[in-house]
Amino acid sequence: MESSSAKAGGSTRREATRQKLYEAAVTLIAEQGFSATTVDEIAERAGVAKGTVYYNFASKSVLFEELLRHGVGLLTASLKEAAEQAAREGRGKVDALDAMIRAGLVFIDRYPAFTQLYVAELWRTNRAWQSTLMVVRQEAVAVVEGVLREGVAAGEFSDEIDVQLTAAALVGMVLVAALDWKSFQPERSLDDVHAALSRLLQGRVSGRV
Amino acid sequence: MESSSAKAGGSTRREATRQKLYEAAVTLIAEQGFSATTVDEIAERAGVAKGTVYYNFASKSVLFEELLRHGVGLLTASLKEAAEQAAREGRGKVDALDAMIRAGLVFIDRYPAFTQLYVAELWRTNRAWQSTLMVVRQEAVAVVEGVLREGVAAGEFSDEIDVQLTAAALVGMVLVAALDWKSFQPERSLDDVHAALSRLLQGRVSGRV
DNA sequence: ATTTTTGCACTGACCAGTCAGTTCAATTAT
DNA sequence: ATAATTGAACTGACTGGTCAGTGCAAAAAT
Repeated sequence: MESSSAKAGGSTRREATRQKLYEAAVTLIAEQGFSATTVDEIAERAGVAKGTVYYNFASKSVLFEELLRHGVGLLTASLKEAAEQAAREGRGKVDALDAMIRAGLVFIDRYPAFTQLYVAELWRTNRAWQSTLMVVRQEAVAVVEGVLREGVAAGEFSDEIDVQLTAAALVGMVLVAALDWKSFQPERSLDDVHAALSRLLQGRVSGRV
Repeated sequence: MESSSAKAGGSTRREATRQKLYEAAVTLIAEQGFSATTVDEIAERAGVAKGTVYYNFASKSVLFEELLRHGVGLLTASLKEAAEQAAREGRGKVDALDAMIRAGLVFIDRYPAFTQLYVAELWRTNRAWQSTLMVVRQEAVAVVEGVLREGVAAGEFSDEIDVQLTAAALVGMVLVAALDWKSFQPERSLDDVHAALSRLLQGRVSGRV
């Protein structure tokens, strides 16, 4: 517990309540979807009165939007960190991509529900939080695109590659493989999954043994 | 006596109505999600009365389930066809995978809404159609796994690869790249996207020019 | 003293599913 | 032909229930 009663922004108690609400909302919405999840359910799972939800968030969809921002913020930070550490250690861009794949897997391993929910909402249109989602997606994909571009500039990647499409494909590879891992063979280790994806990234699939 | 009129695969009128309902439902649910889409909306977009929906389908979720089965059936058939044609022409397994990637892209190009909806629902839990979804997913992924296994047996792929994880990753690669293509840069040609994915599949990303 | 949370009753909009009645298209009788 | 009949297909107003969001006085925490 943090005893320091810092006044910077909000009280600790309020922050704790919001956190509880995030955690309750994320699993429920991942399981059932946004519309099928009721505010009463969220409050109950968080162990909080319904009124408290509305004391802390303007509406159900605002709660959800802030949840999205919160989660993608964590992911982006983690990807950046992985890329920077690889750079700091003077390793190549392939290693940087590999480190980001691992960071992605670690994130999904820790927050599977959030990932699930994010994927389910990402390509929807006509939803209230559409624009939030776009912004936040771009932040994450941009990190991958950045590493690819640097790799091309450094001559480490072919300059024939399409940065945007390749970044999207890499993200998809990790996302879907990880969700399948969690959903259908959760007994596998993170290292197994990472090894399979590394091999694919480095073209060691079609390569003869 | 129940079958009075000519019955070559169901009455034409009824079949046409169901088709209209599928088409209306698929776009609405892709845009908004299952729970946020009302039966009234579906009926209105299909140009049909609400009662007709219930005359043709037992419930909203049955309509959705049959829609899922219908769509994944098309996809699976198309993937199989691509793999078989490559085999018939005596090409290798890498070519077969490449042909399946293209078949996947063609499918998504033709039915983007269905794909969107499928991805959004696939990893949910606790939903009525969960089991349908699992079965149907397995059918599609199994086609990819089959080709990978044959490739390993033929010595064309490394026997170190993890068939299940690699298949999931390949599917994810195509799925996410294609959805991004449709959502964020729809002006690109199918060939562009196919080329980018081919390159990734064949490990020509990190390879120097 | 002030902020935050609780508990709970209430409202108004919305929506899945129903059902009694109507239309359509084909078959049979005149 | 054409009128009558039949069953399948379709219609849309209605019902019963659900749920987001409100209001507020009292209690608890800081």
